[in-house]
Amino acid sequence: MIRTRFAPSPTGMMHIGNLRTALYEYLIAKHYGGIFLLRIEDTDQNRYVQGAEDFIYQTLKTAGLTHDEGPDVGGNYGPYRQSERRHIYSQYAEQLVKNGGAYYCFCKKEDRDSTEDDEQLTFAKYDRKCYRLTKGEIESKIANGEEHCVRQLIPAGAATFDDVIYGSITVQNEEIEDQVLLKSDGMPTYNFANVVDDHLMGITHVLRGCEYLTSTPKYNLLYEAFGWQPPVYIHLPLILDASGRKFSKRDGSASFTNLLDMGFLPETIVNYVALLGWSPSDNREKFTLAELVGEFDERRISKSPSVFDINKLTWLSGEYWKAMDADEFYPYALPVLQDCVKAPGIDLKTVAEMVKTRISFLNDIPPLVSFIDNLPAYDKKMFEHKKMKTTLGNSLVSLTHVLEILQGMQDFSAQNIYNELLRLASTLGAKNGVVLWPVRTALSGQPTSPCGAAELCALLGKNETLRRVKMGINKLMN
RNA sequence: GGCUCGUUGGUCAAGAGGUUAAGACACAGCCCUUUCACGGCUGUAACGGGGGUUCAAUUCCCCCACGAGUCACCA
Repeated sequence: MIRTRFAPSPTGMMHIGNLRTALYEYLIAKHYGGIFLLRIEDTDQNRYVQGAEDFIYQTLKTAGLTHDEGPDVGGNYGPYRQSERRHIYSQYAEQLVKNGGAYYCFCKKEDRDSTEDDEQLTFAKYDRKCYRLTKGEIESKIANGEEHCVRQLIPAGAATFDDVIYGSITVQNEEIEDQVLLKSDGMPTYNFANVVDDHLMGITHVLRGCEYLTSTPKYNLLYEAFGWQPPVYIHLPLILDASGRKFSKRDGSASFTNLLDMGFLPETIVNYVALLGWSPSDNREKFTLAELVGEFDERRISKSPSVFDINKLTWLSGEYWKAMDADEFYPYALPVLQDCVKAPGIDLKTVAEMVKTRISFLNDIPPLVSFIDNLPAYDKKMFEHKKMKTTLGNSLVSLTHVLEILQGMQDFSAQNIYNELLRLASTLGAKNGVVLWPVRTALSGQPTSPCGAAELCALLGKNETLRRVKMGINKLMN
């Protein structure tokens, strides 16, 4: 049984890289009928952000990535919050100290910090002096209440691990510092907690960003020290911003919530993010989450980093709206329309249908329909259109006839109006555009509108239509 | 700087030792059309460089360049 885990630290925003990691973890688990669990890595008390945990639940829920186990839903491998597992880590750390795989270190954090600033170029290797302390020295220091942490003793040699995406990676152990397992505050480091928890929680596949690639050999050393079986590693290529840099966690612009606020549907974002660093075996680009579960193949994850392209997300967003039928789309559009179309008697469902193929996000709607409530002030030059063969003169002629025809019409449906307008054009011996363009212009006051002349008439209703046509005529006569 | 990883059009990407090197976004043009969209069609545009191996390399190997990641009592 495959078990994957999403293990965020509750520090605030969920950026797009985190979301993708969670998504792939979910997809792999579900593709193979396994378990996807959530573990909260709250071992850094300094970075803890109030409410961040709820935010994580909310995000996973919105994205549709339902976890089978976690702090909120329970499970057989709990607790799922690392701060509640302290006793477990110290127990394992002690075990390691006893069998010689780790030792107490009394060095102050500050000792190290002071040498760090200037020498960015030289690797300040930890000198292991605490390892050489005698048993008596250690005991008296502890008895004195001296602050200490627990470090892993990195053996000589080399550490190798296999990654599904990147293949076999080897690092010489001398590159690796004796890593801290337990901090002096008693909390485990990520490096340690991660390994212990993944083992104890039966995690079979570990997915994470490839910023962890070079530290993974350390984790394998830990698995070795405990005699545990390491998981399958799948490191994910980075996601870069438009300027080719790694998204920083503080960069809110590519956070999930930010994109939601911009008006993207969660499923659109999930769909797009799935395609950043992974591709299906065919050319398909539009996937529901369930389809992704079916299609996902971890071997098709790519090695090279990818740039987050808001452009393509925007396109995909439009595809989602277009793929909806009128009834599906209406509930999304309705709140926006109610907010920006107040004129009485307007059929909002018709308006929704009109804008559906013209938007990338819901926020695109208001400017498209603002003319319904208020005819914008427009220049009469707008009646002139080369391709439509309209001039100020023939526009006036057209509108004058149109006014008369519309006044006499009982059936004010778009279809009927359209037929009548075309008949007028033919009577005048003019191109259709010579009649239709002036009408559309007079009714919308804009060079473009989300529908044609006849639809506009029907939408606005007879009174408003006649009023606007008259205004157009007046404008053309002055 | 050491170590690790990466490099196919502007972007996402498929691909394979022999291909006219897919497809998508963006861009441009055309068609459709009652404007704009939608839709359809066409076009511009890529294997970082140098050595090998091979009958043949963009694909395998090495070197270089470039980019990125990492080198915390952060995750």
